[in-house]
Amino acid sequence: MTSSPTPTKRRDAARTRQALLEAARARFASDGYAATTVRDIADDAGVNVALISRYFSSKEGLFEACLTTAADDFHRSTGATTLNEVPERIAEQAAGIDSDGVPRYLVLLLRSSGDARADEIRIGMLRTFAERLAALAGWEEGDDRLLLRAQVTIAAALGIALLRSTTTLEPLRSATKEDLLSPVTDLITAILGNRA
Amino acid sequence: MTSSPTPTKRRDAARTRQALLEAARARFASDGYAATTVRDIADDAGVNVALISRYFSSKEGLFEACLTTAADDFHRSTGATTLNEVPERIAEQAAGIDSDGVPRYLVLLLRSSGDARADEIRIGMLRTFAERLAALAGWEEGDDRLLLRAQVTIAAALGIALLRSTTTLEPLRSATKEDLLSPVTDLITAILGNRA
DNA sequence: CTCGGAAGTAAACAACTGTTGACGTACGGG
DNA sequence: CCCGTACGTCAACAGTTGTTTACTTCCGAG
Repeated sequence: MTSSPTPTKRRDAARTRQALLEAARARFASDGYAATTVRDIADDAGVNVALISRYFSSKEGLFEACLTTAADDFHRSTGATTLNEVPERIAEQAAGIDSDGVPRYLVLLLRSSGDARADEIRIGMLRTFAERLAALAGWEEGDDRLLLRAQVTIAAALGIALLRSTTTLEPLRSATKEDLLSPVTDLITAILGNRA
Repeated sequence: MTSSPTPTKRRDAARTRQALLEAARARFASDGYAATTVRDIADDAGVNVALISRYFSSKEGLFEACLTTAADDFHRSTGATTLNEVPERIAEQAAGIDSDGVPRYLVLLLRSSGDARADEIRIGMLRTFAERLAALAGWEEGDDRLLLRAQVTIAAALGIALLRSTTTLEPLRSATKEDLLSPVTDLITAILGNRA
């Protein structure tokens, strides 16, 4: 073999930082904050525990960093343009939870660490998410009725994602994006669709 | 005052057991399993920590007991008869989360301890809940399509309950039962209502 | 009254948690 | 080639966790 077993075993702060971040996001999303130990994360990332404190100051700091990157992913992957596209987006986000592990940021939104600052980030994401969704449905500031409906929609999506990722409830667990599309579409158009 | 400050300070195993159970349900629901310590529970109940091990063998045992009593509450309070009543039931369950703390069993359904047996109980509750709901919509065994829709409905309800109880997201947080009734009704009738 | 057992308490335990400081070691500019 | 410095490891720390053991206190049957 010409390539070494691990392509990059060389020292690279940015790379190990990233490895820690990804391992942490996976653990925090699937097990929650309190049930995840820093040694679990370090082992998953294949590095030493002490590096968590070095790069992120603390476990809380690492969690905040996870939320921040999750917010970035979220802003990047939810550039939905029209209300019609929303159901498909949500369906594929909720469906993809356990495949490539892509949208773990969804479940992270429901994981609290008890830390005030982390919770602010979390709620901030939820708030902008809701306002963006409401805007697609014709929301203008002050209309609490429609904003509530957007938040209910998000709560529903998060509930689906969480239930799929933390239980073995069938057929929900194994439902594909196509399976979810129909009920999710009905759900969203009913809540946000053409209002009277 | 004729009555003593604490009406029953006398030794009563059944009563302290019950106090532990209620304190545990509140803590587990609001903080999750891992973030809750047995000393927290014991202090809330006003008894000694050792009694948890005595009455429930372990912290896991206490959690299982919480799930069991939650299942009872759930069976008692979800005796919905017709599909038309379902939205109002769900709305008031999801709305009442933080008032009298009545339906904490809802949030418990989303709290995992990592223990296999406890998870079986949890998923069993979800399964029967879904099947009962699906039955109201005309489900017959083998119809995975409708069962999935029932599970999506439950996931949505749990998501609303969890978001309300673990964040300060407004206006969702302060929404009353009446506020929730309209979107929840739309949601349920859209997913479970008269199907084509 | 009394005494056996149940109810409750206090203290200690081993294991585990997050965090830190001192210590190696590889990398790359000189 | 060399060596400072950033990267990584190791081992220990203080505190907390769930659990157990020995002990005290209360109640009520005999």
